[in-house]
Amino acid sequence: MAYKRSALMQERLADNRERIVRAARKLIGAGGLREASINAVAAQAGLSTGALYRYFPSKAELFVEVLNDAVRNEVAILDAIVDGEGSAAQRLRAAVRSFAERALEGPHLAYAFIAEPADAEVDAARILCRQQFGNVFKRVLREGIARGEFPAQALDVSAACIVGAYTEALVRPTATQTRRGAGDARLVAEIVEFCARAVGAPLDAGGSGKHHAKTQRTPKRKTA
Amino acid sequence: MAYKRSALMQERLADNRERIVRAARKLIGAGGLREASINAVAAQAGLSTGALYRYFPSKAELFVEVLNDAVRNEVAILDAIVDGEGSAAQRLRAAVRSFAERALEGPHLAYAFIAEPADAEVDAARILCRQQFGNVFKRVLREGIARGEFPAQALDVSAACIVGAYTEALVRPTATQTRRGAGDARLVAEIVEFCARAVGAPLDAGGSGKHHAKTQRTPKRKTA
Amino acid sequence: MAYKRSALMQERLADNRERIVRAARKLIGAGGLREASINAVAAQAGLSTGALYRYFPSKAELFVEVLNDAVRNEVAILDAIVDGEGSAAQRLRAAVRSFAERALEGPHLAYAFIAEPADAEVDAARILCRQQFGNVFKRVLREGIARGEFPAQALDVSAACIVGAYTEALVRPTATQTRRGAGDARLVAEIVEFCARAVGAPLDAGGSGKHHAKTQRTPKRKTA
Amino acid sequence: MAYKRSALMQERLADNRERIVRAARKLIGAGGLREASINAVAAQAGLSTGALYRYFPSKAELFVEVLNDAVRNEVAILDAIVDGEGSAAQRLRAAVRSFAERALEGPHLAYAFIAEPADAEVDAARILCRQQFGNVFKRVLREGIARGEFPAQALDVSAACIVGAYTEALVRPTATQTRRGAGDARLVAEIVEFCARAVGAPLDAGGSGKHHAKTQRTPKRKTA
DNA sequence: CATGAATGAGAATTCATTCAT
DNA sequence: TATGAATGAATTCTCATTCAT
Repeated sequence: MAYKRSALMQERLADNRERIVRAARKLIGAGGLREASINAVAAQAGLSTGALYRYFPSKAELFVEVLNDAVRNEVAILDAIVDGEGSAAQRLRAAVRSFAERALEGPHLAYAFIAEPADAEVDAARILCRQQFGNVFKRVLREGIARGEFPAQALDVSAACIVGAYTEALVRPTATQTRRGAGDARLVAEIVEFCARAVGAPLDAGGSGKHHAKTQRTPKRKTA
Repeated sequence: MAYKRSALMQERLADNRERIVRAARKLIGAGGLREASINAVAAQAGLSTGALYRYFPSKAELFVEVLNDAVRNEVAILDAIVDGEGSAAQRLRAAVRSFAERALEGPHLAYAFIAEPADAEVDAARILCRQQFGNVFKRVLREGIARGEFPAQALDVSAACIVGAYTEALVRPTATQTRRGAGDARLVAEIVEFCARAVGAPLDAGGSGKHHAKTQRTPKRKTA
Repeated sequence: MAYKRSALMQERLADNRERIVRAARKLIGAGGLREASINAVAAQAGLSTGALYRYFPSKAELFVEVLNDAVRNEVAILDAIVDGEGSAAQRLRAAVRSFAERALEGPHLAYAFIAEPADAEVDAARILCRQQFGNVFKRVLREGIARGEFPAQALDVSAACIVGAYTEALVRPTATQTRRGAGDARLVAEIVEFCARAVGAPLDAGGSGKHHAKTQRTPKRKTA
Repeated sequence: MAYKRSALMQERLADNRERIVRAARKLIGAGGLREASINAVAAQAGLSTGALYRYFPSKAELFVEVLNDAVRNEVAILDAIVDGEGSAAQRLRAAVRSFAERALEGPHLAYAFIAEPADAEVDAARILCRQQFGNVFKRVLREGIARGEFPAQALDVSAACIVGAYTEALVRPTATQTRRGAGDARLVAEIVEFCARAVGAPLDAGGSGKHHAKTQRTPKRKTA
């Protein structure tokens, strides 16, 4: 209290936490959880290993935060889409499209969080995160069924299948090739239609949710 | 020192290789990749660690073989179904059902091969294996589209989506609960229908491919 | 930059030093040396870690001071007893009793200073401190021998043995149980008699030094 | 089974365990528990750190073994003395003498095991060990009291005090000086008499248990 | 050829001490 | 001068791989 903590320092501190998370995200994105040792993360963040432990009590908790962070972001975007206007089918399509497009931008990260467990603790968090994704889809499915847009179906199974479907479709090419390109648009469109058909949505009359997609699509992550 | 390599010895060698793979599969099935250390695998196989390295140059290569083995097995079963009789839709349903049912029986093995951390080499193999699964579905999709049973769609995307869909739907509950039970039948049925709808298959008139499922379903793995 | 070093500041400095020592003592008493990290001590003292290093050049030196402090306190009490009135035997008994009683009240502190791991520097201080205790007993022994109350014996050996005897007798139960209780009075009495016999004191006729014990016993430490 | 394990190899294995224990004992003896890091012990034993874990599951368990080893040795010797012939007083004197003499030979080791805890697990073992020493003295005390040689007294307290007394008397000089010398005989004799008086033993008529001491005294540790 | 003991490079985590602000 | 964030060496333990026997 005697000495004022300079604004610069305050910033540095908040910064460091963010830097660590970002460093972890970057490393995980680049090489999977395997490459993200505490030492590597600290180095990438420009800190010592000890410093890292000032911000996170354990590697597992850091990873859980990275995961939750990424998911919170995604879920917020999906929520906005799903709670928006239009038919359930339109919103479902827009949600799938939106998620798929962003996943294509951060390939390895998506992969790591979907298919590359580490610790029991992190694993548990991952399960929860996927359920969060699932919940978004459950909402729009429930509504669509109530409105008569979709046939009756098990919400949880369909929701999980949707998450799995685009996950797999995106992860596979992603894992091999690194360059993003022309095929992406088609890929996304096909995934969207797959999911739409899967839930029994009527054929898309006029552009697969472009209306919503236009406003919501692909916000950049605040931090790279 | 000059051992004749008798037929018996040749057999012994082939035997050992098989024992190692089996041992690895058993350990992975029981406790995931984490439980399958080289020492544990060797012990389970009744061999020394050194001997194991006579058959496999590295842990990664052993795991790749275990993976390929399991997949070859699955793919053979799926092939038989897909190349069998009935409409494309029936065969697609039967294939999904068959795979899902078997995955539910050996949860940890499925989980390990889908979602557990491993080194890059094993990961790469994983991708290839999933492509193999995808290829099976591509065949039946192509046929169905040609026959006019399914609408036009990107084969590779749909195939990947199918693999991803049931993978996710199966892995998630598997990761949490260990006991198989009453819900399984419903789960499988829902996954099957999700996939059927997704590819635009006509509604199942009369029992979701029971015909084929009856003859093909759930062959036990030859070895435990 | 040019601060007058006011009397108030001087006091503040002395104060801080004392606060640090007290904080360390409290933490050690509560949880042993292991709980008394530099950060914890600083926090407990309401100072920054950096500030702590203004008063003590190292952890070891701080602990040595804590140790010396505690011992100085004890030795003062023992001195008063030993230099008091009554036969040498009475005073010896009273001293042993007094020490034992206080040790039972602050078990962890006693234990820490007797038996916890520390670096070489602290260890060395420990030895010196025990010698200080020993010196008190040497004085009363010397006097008792001169008066013919005790038989001839090696002063230093007997003194050390006394310190060791009650140390051991006290530390052992302390390490296992935490609650102080009914057995304590008996324990103390037995230790007193053991030491009395050991130095060849005549049988206690009438109450094992209660006279002195009454006036001297168990002054509270000034600070908690 | 196919390949016979050479006698030489067998020996090496048994040897290694012993070498590790010896290495730990040596390091502890030389510099206390502080100096006995896993790496240091392994190096001293001429092994890698990994090898050490083939023989001991943890550092704590290694230390407990070193401790138990040393104590088992001591207790066996004390048992033989205490269960030998002669008056209880003679045997008590002989036991104290025997222990004290051996402790003077391995100063730091004794110190480490008496006054230098490390781990909760090791600590617990130490308490038990001291109780084992105590038990030996309890036996001879009980017998002496029954025979009317010693006055009534609390066995456990007296036993603990004896252990503490010679411990302290031996440890202190030991911690400071390293050279053993002329004073040792006197030191031991004084400790013996202190303990004898302490339990109320009659004056030693003729040489402080030389009879027994002559036959039992100071067997060398089998391994250095 | 088989054995399995030994290797040794990491991995996560802790904490006394320092030093920019 | 006080602060407390940052340092980084040290610790215990793991396990894929090797190699003397």
